[in-house]
Amino acid sequence: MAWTDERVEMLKKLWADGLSASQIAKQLGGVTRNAVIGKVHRLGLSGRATPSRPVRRPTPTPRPRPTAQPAKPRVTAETAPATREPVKAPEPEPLPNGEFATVLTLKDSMCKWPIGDPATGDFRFCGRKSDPGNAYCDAHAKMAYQPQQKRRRKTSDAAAVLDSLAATRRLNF
DNA sequence: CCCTGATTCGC
DNA sequence: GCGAATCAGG
Repeated sequence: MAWTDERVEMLKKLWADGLSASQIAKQLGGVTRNAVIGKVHRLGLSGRATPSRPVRRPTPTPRPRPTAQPAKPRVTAETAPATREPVKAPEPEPLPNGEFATVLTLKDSMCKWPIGDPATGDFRFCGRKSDPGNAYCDAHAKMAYQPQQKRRRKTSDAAAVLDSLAATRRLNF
């Protein structure tokens, strides 16, 4: 899509109206917000009433191009290793409020601990809140990443299923 | 993770 | 001139 006079005019108007680049891009169609921003800069009408924050950037920040770049690993020592304290595994406690998450309702921030047998069709997930970056809720994360040293002599059927699945998971991953 | 604008630079 | 990739933030 080319920047016809009409489209440029529209861009100017929308930009003056305070619409964001992505909104303008959506309205114009055929262009991305990057294209809009690029055009805005080229037209010299950048920085209107700086929305939000001045967003200053003193450091030009060298941007390595994929072309002819060996792609060096940028690992900083700042990356916190995160404390890895071995914590005692609590009880499984798979039921949050009676409801389980299905594959359809499972969100990113939900515990993905499998519950039930996929073969029987009643396969669900724990679904409790999981911390960002964690696939499981606290309780299940501890079970998944730490072999349970002790197990009750008589485990319930539900616990047995969980244990079985946990063991399978450990073997496969 | 959604969003914002800013910048660089291969095309 | 164009805009994807990437950045620094909110």
